[in-house]
Amino acid sequence: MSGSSSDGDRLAMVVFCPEGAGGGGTSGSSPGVASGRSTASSAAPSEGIFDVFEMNRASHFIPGPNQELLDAKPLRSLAPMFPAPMGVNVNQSSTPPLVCVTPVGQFPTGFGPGILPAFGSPTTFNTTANGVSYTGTNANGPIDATPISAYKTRPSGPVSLDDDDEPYSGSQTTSSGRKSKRSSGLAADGSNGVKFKRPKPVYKNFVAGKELAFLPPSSSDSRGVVEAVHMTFEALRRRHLQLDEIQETSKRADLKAGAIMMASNIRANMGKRVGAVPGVEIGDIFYFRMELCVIGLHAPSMGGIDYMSAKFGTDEDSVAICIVAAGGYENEDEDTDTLVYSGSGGNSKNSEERHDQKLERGNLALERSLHRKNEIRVVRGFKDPFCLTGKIYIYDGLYKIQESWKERTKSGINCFKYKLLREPGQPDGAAIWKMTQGWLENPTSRGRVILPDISSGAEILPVCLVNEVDREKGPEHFTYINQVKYLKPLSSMKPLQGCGCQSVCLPGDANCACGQHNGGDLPYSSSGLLVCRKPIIYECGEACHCSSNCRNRVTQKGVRFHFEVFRTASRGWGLRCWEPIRAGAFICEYTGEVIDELKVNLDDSEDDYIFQTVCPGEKTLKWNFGPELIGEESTYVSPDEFQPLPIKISAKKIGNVSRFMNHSCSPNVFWQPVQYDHGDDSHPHIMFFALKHIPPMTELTYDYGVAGSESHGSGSRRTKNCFCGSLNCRTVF
DNA sequence: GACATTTCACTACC
DNA sequence: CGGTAGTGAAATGT
Repeated sequence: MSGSSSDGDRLAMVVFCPEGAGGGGTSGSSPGVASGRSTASSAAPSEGIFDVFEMNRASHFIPGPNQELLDAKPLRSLAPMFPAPMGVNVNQSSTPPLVCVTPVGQFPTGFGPGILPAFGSPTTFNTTANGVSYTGTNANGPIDATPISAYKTRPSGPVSLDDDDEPYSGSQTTSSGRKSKRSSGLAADGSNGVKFKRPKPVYKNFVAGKELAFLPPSSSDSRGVVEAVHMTFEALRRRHLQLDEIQETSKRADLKAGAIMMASNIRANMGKRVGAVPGVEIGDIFYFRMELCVIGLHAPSMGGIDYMSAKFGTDEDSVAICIVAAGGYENEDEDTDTLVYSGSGGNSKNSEERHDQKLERGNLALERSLHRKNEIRVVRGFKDPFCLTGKIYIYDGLYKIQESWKERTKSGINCFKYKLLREPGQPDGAAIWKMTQGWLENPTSRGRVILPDISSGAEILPVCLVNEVDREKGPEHFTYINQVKYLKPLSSMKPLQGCGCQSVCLPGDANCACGQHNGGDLPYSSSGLLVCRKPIIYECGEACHCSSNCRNRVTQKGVRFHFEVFRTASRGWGLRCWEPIRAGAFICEYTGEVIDELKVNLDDSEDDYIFQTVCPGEKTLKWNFGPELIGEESTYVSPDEFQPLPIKISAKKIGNVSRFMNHSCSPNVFWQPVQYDHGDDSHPHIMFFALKHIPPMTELTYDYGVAGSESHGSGSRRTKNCFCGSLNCRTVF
């Protein structure tokens, strides 16, 4: 890392040479491989391949019969219709129309007709069609799952994503495994809908104006629903944090966001279930317990053990369904397939109140699960290396309890221990985390490296080149550059106005010109996460009096991640990262040379590396959904309103890691114009930010935009076929 | 390390 | 019995 180069000569240019030092015919040696921004026409030889766009992870969710669990409606449609039938519980009654395909070999998904969840051995209970039945509100699919306890009353807001869930007082009675006719019951019982009482914060149905169309187009897209709920939570959390930071108080923005989600019923997978949760994939990462809660992975907002009452034949038992291993005790290290989990309770601050753990509630449920041999979801918590105080949670898939025992802890109390064994055949989750953490500590331990740093020192952290797929030695020749190259020198461009803040800019400071320039709020939270998408973000620059520690200087400081340019299965080269990336985190800039928009030449049509501000898909446009929920004005820009910028950047000859980012219709990255060193708003920097939390080693993709968008007068790039494999793939881009 | 806080389960009650 | 209100438990995140 060369500190000097970043200060002085910011245009660190390095010639990238795939063959390394000795390489003769570098670029010539890999003819025909377009690399990087791979397209159907160039680098993707295989059509129709279900591309592993999240490599090494399970990007394979196929909606099963539980899909209506997530059958989501635009929120508005529900509110006024109270208590109109919600819906369409298509497979409510018996046979689900879809056969669930288990993507990973034998690995049981926990839902799907006929595929009974791999609970245990037939000796414990029989696994015939009605052998295992869980009674419940969410009765769907094979696991007729309902926690007995779920029949309680719960307060509810006006909106629900989950028509499956009965948000008002449970009008249905609970008996054995009945699939409640909730919709009809509700419709019949009109009074029911108005009887509910909301909890104290009265979040009214603020969802006026634009409907909450952050929902995926298809309600059967359970992954999409989970992501939408998750992203909404994050948007709310970021906004609340931003507001709290003005007061300089910490008010638990996570809890606030969670409360709003709860009150508004914007959640996925309500109702408990044994086994996998639709739309949640192994390896998914989270930063707050509330996130687990709103997506239906783990209900208790703090408690570590989630359990429910379930039917086993004629028996009924309270079994554990999900645990969060906070990473406090255990450390049965090295082995990522086993986990020793400590029972809950007993711990108290003052030693007087400390007591032995009792075999009740969660502990009892774990004990019962040992005998029932049911699958238990495991979420592992780790210390977040980026946020010293924070934690990162990784969903690690299904486990079963192998044994349990009692143990005396250091503090002298008796504590229950449960040893869990990971079910075989599942994709890696926490194992990837462990692996990449190892690489971060010792980068040389990363195998299969073709080149340790294709930036040759231009980036602070090396960017390695790997190929675990075929024999390609590397992308075509290009020159690595970590700054965009403008047509004119910066000095000749319109300057950016600066602020007069001493030391650092503070949120809520009405005198801060930069804050005002950004619409009143500083665009980043104190941890450097982007709060909201905007047409343009103005960072502090040279004209500002504030120091380089100012929180309004984020992207100008360059990338902070260990990137890896890797060979994809079908889309040429791609980009991924060793670290987990939080939603809103800055990733990298699109560097290259700015092309004169007036001088469109034919060569450009051959250029697969041109970036243009083409209108991206809904998922990107709706990143901010959340302000509406707290009564603020929507920041949504519809595709019709979208205004492209004239800037065009080509990374064909010169560029950085972003030239390797592939397109996806279901992206995890978005671009955002940012200004800091000049004031020409038609040619801003193009910065990439994380759309959602991105687990380590997940390919980074953004939405190249709608092809042939009329908004682009001249020089629209040609249309390409898309193989992103996402459920809402537009097929072209 | 204290503190405020959340959701859910459970019980008592009407 | 059905529904409501109140309480306790758990443990997070700042």
